[in-house]
Amino acid sequence: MVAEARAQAETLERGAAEILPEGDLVGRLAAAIAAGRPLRVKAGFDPTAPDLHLGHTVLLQKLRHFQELGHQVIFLIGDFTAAIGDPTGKQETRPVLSPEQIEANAATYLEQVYTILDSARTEVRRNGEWFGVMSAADLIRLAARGTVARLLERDDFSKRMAAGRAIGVHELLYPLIQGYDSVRLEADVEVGGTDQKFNLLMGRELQREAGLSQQLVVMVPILEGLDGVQKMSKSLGNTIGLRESPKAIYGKVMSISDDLMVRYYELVSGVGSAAVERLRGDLAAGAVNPMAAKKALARELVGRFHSPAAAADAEAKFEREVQSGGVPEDVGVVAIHLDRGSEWLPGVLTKAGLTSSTSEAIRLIRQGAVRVEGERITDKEHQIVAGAAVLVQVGKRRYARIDPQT
RNA sequence: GGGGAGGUUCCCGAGCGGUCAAAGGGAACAGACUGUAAAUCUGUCGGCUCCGCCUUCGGAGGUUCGAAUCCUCCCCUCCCCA
Repeated sequence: MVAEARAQAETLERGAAEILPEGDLVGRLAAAIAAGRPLRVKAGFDPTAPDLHLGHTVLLQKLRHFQELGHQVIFLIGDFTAAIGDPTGKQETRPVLSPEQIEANAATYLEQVYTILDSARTEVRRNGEWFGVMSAADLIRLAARGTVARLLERDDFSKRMAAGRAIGVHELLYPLIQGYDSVRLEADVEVGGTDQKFNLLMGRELQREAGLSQQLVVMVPILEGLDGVQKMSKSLGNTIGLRESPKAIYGKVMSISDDLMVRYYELVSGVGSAAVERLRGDLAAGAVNPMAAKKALARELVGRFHSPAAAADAEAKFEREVQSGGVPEDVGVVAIHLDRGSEWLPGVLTKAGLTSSTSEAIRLIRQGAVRVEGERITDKEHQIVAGAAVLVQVGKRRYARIDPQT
């Protein structure tokens, strides 16, 4: 039984940044196995944006591991907390969402979550169940569990204090709210990002005060976004969304830096840690072409969220359209109306939606970014005459078949 | 309630009566290069049939030959004291 617990622990520790309290994992697993009672593993998600992205999958994979070992996952939708906004890592107070937005976001979450989690072993809960009906008196009682000094210890709060930025009272409450979720759910384990450490530990404190057994805290690393610096987050616009098209996902993966690619291999690919180390070495030694490695990663991810066939297709498109500079097969035809028999190119580009203004069009023409029927045009006075449709390209990626009519 | 700081072009952030469409950085876009939509380098980055003109600097007025820069009122944000 202990051997079984050790084996499980090994799987769970893989890819986890930190597990607290240290050394408790095996004991908890052994106890669960002995009692024939799976662990209740909680993870909370704030439905503040409608789409899950690659960053979320780091956490979801870890939950999946628990499920594969027979444990019960509690997927907590923070419908109540979304109205507050988790201050974690934020420089500024978050805008408050309307109930309608929150509901819509929550609905799309579940669809996406089951591409990774096993629905049979997932219990979905909402913290609005208890917070929605909590009285002001109860809330104040909960608030009394924390002290300001303690709450202000948090990194992001202290930084904001130092920078003279605002901290809303509601934000101060956030860790207590999240911790209380663990009390209500009687969680044995809570999984969260390393940036959640304070909140996760608060859950333990509140559980202890409530006379419950304290949850084990499992922290997973935070995935960097496409910029390679800041964490992947919808509000920063540096995400790869699970519901994006194969072409988009493939292209975004190919656009990340070589360094970031290795990080993604570590955190979101199914490749084992030994293989990642080997890749790192090979890249450093020049034994592997980074592009080839990146393609493999792109293929893997598109394959996971769509299908292997879609991945192959996306790769073929990428090779033709990007690497060979070929014309995409799905170029849309745009019919535009010419005021006279002919019109200058900047006007046409803007009418066709290829540029947002004639000024922009002129700039791009000057920079040699515009091609008509494959021929580079550098004269802004170039005229497009009514008649047969022409293929127009702006930059590397913008294409349209323009059909000029009078 | 009292005192103070501030709202600038996508973001951060200079400017503090003319030489400002407004420094610098980031993002983005483009070109070159390349092993890729990596990295690097260079350029562009309000609008306009665009070598000139027009509209921008929280909002509304005002003072000036002339304001993002000065004055008045209003809206919003932040800090400190109470």
